[in-house]
Amino acid sequence: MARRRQAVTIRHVAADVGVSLQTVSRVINNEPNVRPELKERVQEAITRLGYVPSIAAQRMSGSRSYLILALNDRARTIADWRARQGTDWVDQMLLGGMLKCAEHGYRMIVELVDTHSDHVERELLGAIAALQPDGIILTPPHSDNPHIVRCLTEQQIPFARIGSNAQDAGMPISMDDEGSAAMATRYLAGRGHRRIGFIAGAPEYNLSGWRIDGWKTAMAEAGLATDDLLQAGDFTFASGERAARALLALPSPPSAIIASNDQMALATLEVARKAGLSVPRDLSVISFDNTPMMQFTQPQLTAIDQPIAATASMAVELIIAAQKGEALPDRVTVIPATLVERNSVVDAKQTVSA
Amino acid sequence: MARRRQAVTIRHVAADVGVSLQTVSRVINNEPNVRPELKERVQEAITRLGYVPSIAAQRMSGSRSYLILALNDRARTIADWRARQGTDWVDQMLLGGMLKCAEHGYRMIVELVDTHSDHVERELLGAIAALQPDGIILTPPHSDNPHIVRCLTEQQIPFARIGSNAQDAGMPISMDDEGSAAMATRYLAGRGHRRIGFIAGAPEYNLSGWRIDGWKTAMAEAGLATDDLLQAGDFTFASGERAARALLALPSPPSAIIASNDQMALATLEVARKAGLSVPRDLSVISFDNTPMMQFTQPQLTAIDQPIAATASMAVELIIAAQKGEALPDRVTVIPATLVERNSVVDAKQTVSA
DNA sequence: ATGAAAGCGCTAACAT
DNA sequence: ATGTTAGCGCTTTCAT
Repeated sequence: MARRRQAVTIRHVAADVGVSLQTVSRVINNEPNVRPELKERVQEAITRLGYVPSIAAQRMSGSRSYLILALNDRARTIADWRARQGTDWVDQMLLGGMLKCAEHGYRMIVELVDTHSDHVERELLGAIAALQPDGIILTPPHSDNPHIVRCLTEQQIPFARIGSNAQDAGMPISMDDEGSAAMATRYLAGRGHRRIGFIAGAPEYNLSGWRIDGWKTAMAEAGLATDDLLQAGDFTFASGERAARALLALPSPPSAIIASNDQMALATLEVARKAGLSVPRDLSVISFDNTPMMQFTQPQLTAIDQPIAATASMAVELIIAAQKGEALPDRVTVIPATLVERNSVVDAKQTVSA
Repeated sequence: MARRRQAVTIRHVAADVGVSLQTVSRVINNEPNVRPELKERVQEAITRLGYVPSIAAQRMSGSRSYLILALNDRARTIADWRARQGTDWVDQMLLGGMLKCAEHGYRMIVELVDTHSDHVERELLGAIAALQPDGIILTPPHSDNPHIVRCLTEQQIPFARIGSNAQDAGMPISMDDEGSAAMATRYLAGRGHRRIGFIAGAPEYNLSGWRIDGWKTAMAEAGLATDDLLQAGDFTFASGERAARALLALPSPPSAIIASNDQMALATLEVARKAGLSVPRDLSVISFDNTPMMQFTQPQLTAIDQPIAATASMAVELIIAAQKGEALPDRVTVIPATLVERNSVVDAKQTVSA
């Protein structure tokens, strides 16, 4: 390969305008102490020559790298990609995060890391050493991984923690899991449902617990019992099947079920169908996440939409603000989720006991 | 922000082992002229100290940047992400490309570029100047964009052209659009279909033409007429609706339709349903792309699966090989597509004219 | 087989 | 307000 050098460097621009490198550098970085007239001439030359700073060189001289790392769980991400079931978490991260990065001249790099390995830190430090990112976005379940959090804190790299409430380090951003679970529950209670089952997510995700909390809170508010209506799950279809079967086998089965993610909602649909129950006539279902396939199921599923793009965008904004030393929120940033109404919920039937 | 310096540099390693920087550099880059014994000691120190080279510094000194850019069409990619209809092109690119990159210590950066703007070159040169990537992956419709191709050729950057047959520059990789369209057509003809309609893709994509060619070839082979059976489309749902309506309004309507992508196949399903036709009983449908939602439609659609991940993986391999100066294929690399059988195709009914 | 010196493009620190 | 100097971490080129 031909050795490739920068076609146009800061030197060319400086020579063209007849000023020092430093002056050009000041213009590039929008720093003070350049006369407006000069600044304009420099900018004109930059545009005319098509000069773009090399981020490698910028990084080398101790400045920013203009790189933000989005860390995702390796196993789960790859499994989702391979399964091709329309999980669009990464896409929404790119939509929100990458576009916001572009606005500020940053790039976003997706990086996969094993949560469970004992060498998380090694992997992470390697990526940091190689890329020298200006900030890191943590996604569940990394957001509350103590090894990762400690590592980044020590490195003094600004990091956002998506789906976290922690206040100890980094910048937590929540999609209001508790609130939205409560919202779904109230919605069903408002439609007359008294027995509302809940299928939980994997316990290693803190948000699984918050969703349960939201459900319990709203059930209590409505004066409804939760006793046997909570079933464990781990976000997989299989776990959803088990949980749905258990709920429907109850002496007094629920008339509505909230599943902590789409895969488990799909499983619920399938279990209901096999049990000869019609959704929503015999069973109402609300799902969490609202991945694309929710529009294609029979019936289309009413779902809590996770605002992933908005959250990723906020994460980038916080990181860039932190980088600039701007004031940061002193507590968790909440991006509210919304309930997307489709066709999987109807009013509860009047029952004899009502 | 705290000024962040590399924690462990090549200097630390060199000092630790008691050799020159150059020797460590040789070990890192797997270059000759280091005694095995020394090499081993250096490697041990690297591991022990947790040293990872800074790609910025590597790039600065005229070596590789270990960055590969995946260029996608801005408007269409963003539209797909926003629509959330399960198009997983970018995911599959990451699955194939990014994992292959990781094997070789590279990173993949997704970059969006406007095909239609007159400043494609400016955008592209800007990204190149900023990141100094070692290679670029072009996706349709960029793969055959003459401005982009000329620009990259001048820059002497190795680039792969996904979905291209061109032999003039770069490394074309085809998913065998013509062959797979023919395969779908033969499959239907083998099931007794005589009137097989075809809905074309956007003409700005060369692959749209190849798919038409494949259909025509296979139709001719089977001795079938194509006269009024070709309808224009542009990959949108709306265009699919128009095309399907036109085909079904024919004096002698087709008993099977091949749509050049999933959205148009979905539209065909919808048009058929509204016309009171049952798929597959009254109309067989085959789709192109096989995005995730094809599993969730009613009926599930038989589709030509585009091997995007395998293609992206190959693109990365070719770029890295080119970088190393290794021998490259002298013609287009073909990654074969497959036909995924589901429930949208049945044998043609016996007709009077048969 | 190994090392020393020079420099990549840029910015921080320090002049002026 | 502007310029000068030094150096980031690494690989090249050129010694030895």
